[in-house]
Amino acid sequence: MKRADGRGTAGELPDAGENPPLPSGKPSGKARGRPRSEAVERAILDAVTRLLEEGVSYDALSVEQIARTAGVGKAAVYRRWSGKDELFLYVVKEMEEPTYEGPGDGPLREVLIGALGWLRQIGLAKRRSTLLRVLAGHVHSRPELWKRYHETVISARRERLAFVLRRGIERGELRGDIDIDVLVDMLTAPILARILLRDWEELPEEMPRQIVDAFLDGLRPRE
Amino acid sequence: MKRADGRGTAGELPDAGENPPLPSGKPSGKARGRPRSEAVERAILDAVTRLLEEGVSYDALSVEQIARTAGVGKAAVYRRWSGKDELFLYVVKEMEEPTYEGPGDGPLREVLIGALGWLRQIGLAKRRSTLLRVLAGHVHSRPELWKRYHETVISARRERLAFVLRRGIERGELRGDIDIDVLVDMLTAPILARILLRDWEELPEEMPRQIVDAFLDGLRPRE
Amino acid sequence: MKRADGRGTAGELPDAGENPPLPSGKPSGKARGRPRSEAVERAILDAVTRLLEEGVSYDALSVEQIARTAGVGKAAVYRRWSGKDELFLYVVKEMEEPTYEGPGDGPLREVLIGALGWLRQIGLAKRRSTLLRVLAGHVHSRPELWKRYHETVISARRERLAFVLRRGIERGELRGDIDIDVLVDMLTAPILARILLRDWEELPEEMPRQIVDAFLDGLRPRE
Amino acid sequence: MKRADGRGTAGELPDAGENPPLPSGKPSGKARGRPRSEAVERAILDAVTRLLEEGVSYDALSVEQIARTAGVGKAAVYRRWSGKDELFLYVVKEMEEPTYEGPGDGPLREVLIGALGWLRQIGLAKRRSTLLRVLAGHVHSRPELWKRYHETVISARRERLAFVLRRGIERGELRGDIDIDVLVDMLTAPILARILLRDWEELPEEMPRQIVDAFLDGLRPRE
DNA sequence: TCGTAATCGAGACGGTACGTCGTGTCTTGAG
DNA sequence: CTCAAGACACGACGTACCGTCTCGATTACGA
Repeated sequence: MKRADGRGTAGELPDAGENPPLPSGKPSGKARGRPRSEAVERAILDAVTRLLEEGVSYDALSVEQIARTAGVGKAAVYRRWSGKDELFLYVVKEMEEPTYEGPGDGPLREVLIGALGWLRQIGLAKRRSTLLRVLAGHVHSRPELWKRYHETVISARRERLAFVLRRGIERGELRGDIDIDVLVDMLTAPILARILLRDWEELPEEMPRQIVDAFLDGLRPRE
Repeated sequence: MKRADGRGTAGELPDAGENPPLPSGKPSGKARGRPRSEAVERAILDAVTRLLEEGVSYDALSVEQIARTAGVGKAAVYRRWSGKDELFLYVVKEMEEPTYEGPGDGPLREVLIGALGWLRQIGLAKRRSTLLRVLAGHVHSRPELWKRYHETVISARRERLAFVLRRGIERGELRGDIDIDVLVDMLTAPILARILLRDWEELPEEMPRQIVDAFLDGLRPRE
Repeated sequence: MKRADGRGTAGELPDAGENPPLPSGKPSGKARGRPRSEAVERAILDAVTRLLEEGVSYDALSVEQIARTAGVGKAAVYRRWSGKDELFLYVVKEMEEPTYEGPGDGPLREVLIGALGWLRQIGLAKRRSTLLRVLAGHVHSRPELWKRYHETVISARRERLAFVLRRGIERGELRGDIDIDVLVDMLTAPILARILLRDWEELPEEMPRQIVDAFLDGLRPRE
Repeated sequence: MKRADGRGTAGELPDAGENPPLPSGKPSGKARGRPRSEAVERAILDAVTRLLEEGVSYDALSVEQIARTAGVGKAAVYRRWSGKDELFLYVVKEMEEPTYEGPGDGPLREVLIGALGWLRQIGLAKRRSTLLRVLAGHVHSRPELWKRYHETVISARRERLAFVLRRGIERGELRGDIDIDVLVDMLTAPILARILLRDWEELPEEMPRQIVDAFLDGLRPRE
C-alpha cells in the first residue's frame, strides 16, 4: 500500500481557492503523469460560452450538460474546477483580462466620455454583457462569486476612473465635496443599469457624452 | 392583504388563459366543491417570505421546500400558481402595492430629492430590496417575470418622474435636448446600482441631494 | 419542517430486511398518499428477468439499466428495494414460491426418483436455473443473499427430502449410520453440480433413476 | 514459480493471437527495449492473492485496486494481461499445477476414497477453494474463463477418475450400464457441492469413505 | 558509448453507474 | 372540488472505476 507511508501532501488547506490546481500559468514543479489536455480545457470553456450565448440561463446550466456539449467526461471538468461557479468565474476572468487600457491622459471631458464609451461597448458585446448580467444577477445569492469578480475586474476599472476624477479635483476642474465613490456611480450607473435591466442595443451612441456633460455642467440652462 | 380593488391583478395572465385561477378577489360565479382554504394561501405566502428573509437564495428556493415549510401539499401550490416564478411575482406585487404617493408638486429640486430619497428607502428596506434584486437578477433569464414586474410597478414610478422632468423642461428649468428616458436613468441609476450590486446599507443619506445637485448644476466649480 | 417533530418511525432497525416496505401482501395500516403502482412493479421485475435471460450477467446488471429497460425512474426502484441485491432476491423468491409439493407418500425408490426428477426440471427450466446459478455464484461474495435464499427456499426442499429418508431408516429400508445431511447431498449434488457447472440440457432423463438406484443398491454387480 | 515445462501455458491463447505477450517462459527471439521487470510481476500476483485472502470478493476486486496495492501503474497490469479475468486465471493456474498425483493402482475402494479425500483437501485449503469458488461462480457469466480452467485443470482430474472406474468395470467390479461421466459426478459432486455452497470446514473427514461405500454397496441394508 | 525502444509510475481521458434530491404531474382517500 | 401525502418519469448532483492514452524518466540491448 505504498500510499500509506510518506504521504507528501503537506499542508493541504482547502480554502486556498485553488484546491484543484486551477489552470493558470504553468504552475508548480514536477508535473507527473499525463498532463492535462489544453484541448479539453478549450472545449469546456467553449461549451460554457456557447451555451450561455444560446440563451441557457445560468441556473439551467449544469456540469453534466457542459461536459456533454464539450464532448468530455464530467470528471475532466471536476478535475479542473470545483463546480459550476468556479468554472463560470474562470470563464469570466479569462474573457475580461485582455482589455481596458485607458483612460489615459487628456482633457477631463474627453477622458470621461472615452471611459463611458468603452463601458457602453461592453454592453453592446453580447458575450461580455451576458457574463456581466449573470454575475450581477447573483450578487446576493452567491456573494463570493461577485466578490471575486469585483476584486479582480471591477475594482480596477473603478479605480482608474477614480484616479482621473481625483486628479480633476486637484486641478480645480471638479468640486471636491462629494465622495469619489459616489461620483463614479453617477457616471457609470446609468449605462450599467441599461446593460443589466434592458434588452440588448438600448444604449444610444450619444449617452456617454450626455452623461458627462450633465455631470460636468448640469442640466440647468445657462443663460 | 388581498387587495379588493380592481387594479393590477384583475384580468391579467393573458398568455395563459387557462392556467390555475390565480388567487384574485373571489372570482366569478359558481364555485363548486370545497372552496380553497385561505389559511393554506397564507401559509404558502408566509413560507416564501420567511424563507427569503432567512437568507435562502431565490435559486435555492424550491416549491418542495416551500410546501414543506408551509405544511401543505405541493399540489396546493401548483393549484394556485404555475410555479416558483408566478408565486414569487405574486408575493412581490402584494408587497409593493401600498406605497409611493409622491412626487407631488413643488420646486423641481425638492421634488427630485424626494423621489430619490424614496427610492433609497426601498434599498434600505431589506425585504423589498431583496425582491427587487431577485427580479433584476432574472431580467434576461426569465424576461416575462421582469416584464410583468416592470409593467405593473416600475413603469408607473418612472412615468411619474418623467412627468416632473417634462414639466421642468416646459418651464425652462431644464435643457430639453436629452431624451427623458435617459434623464430618468441618470437620476435613478446611481441609487439603483447600489441597491443591486452592493451590500445593504451602503446608501448614504446625502446621496439623493448630491445626485440632484450635480444633475442640475454640474460638478464644475462656478467661479 | 414537519419532519422534525413526532417522527413516528419507532424502532427502525435496518436489518429487518424490509426497511423500505417491501412489496409483499398489502401490509400495514392507513396507506396515505398515492399508492405504489403495480404496473411499475411488474415492469421492474419483468425487466430484471428479461435482462438476465438475455445473458446480462448479474454483475453487469445495474439499477440504472433495469430502470431504463422498465421505462421507470431509478427512484421507483429504490423506493421498493434497497438496491440490486434486494431486488434480485425478491425476483428469485417470487419465482420459486409456487412450486414443489412432493414428495408425498409411496415406495421409497419412486419418491426419491420423483424428487430428483423435479430438481432436474429446474435445471432444464432456463429462467429458474439462471437464477439458481447466479445465486450460487455469489454464495461467498454476498453471503447474506445466499443465506436468505437458502432459508426461504432451499432448506424447505432439503427438509422434505430428509423427512423421506428418515422415514426410510425407521422402516428399515435404509442404513441409519450416515448423517442425513450427507445423504441428501449424495442424492442431489450430482444433478445440482450439472446445473451449476455445465451448459443447459446436459441433464439426461435417466439420471435421477440411476442415482437413486446406485444410492439404494450400489454399483457392485449382484451375482 | 514460473513453470518451465512445456505443458499447459505453452501456445495457448488461440483466440487472441496478438494479445499482450502473456508472461510465459521467456518467449521467443529478440526483445528490444527495456525488459519487463519480474519484480513488477511478482508484486501484481502477490497483490491479487493478498487481496483475495483479505476477503475482497472477486467482483469487488478491481484492476485499479490491484495496481494500487502492488504499487505499480495500471498499464503495467494491462501490458501483461487483458484484464481482471485473464490475470485471475493466471493466478489460478500458477497455484493449481503442482498437485494431484494419485490415484495410482490398488483396490478400487481405496483408490476412490483417496481421490475423494484429496478433493476434500482442496475444499479445506482456503486459498485454493476460494479460487475454485470464484471460477465456478462465473461458469455462465464468463464461460471462456471456466472453459480454460476446466480444460487445463479439471478435465485431467476427471479423466484420471474415469480411468479408474473404467478399469473397475472391465474387471467386473462395477456395473457397466451407466455413463462414466455420470459416475464421476455421483462420486465427486457431493463434496464439490459442499465446497461451493457451504462455509469452510463443513467437510467431515468420513465423507469420502461414506460416499464410496454407498456408491459401491448401496444404502439398502443387506439382510 | 551511444542511440533506440520498450518499460516504469503517474495520472488524464471519455464513459457508465452509483444513490440522492428536486422538478412538475398524477393519483389516492378523506373532508 | 380541495386537502395532505406521496408516487411518478426525468435529469443533475459529485464520486469511483473502467480500460485506454500519454507524459517524463529509467533501463537494457545492439550498433
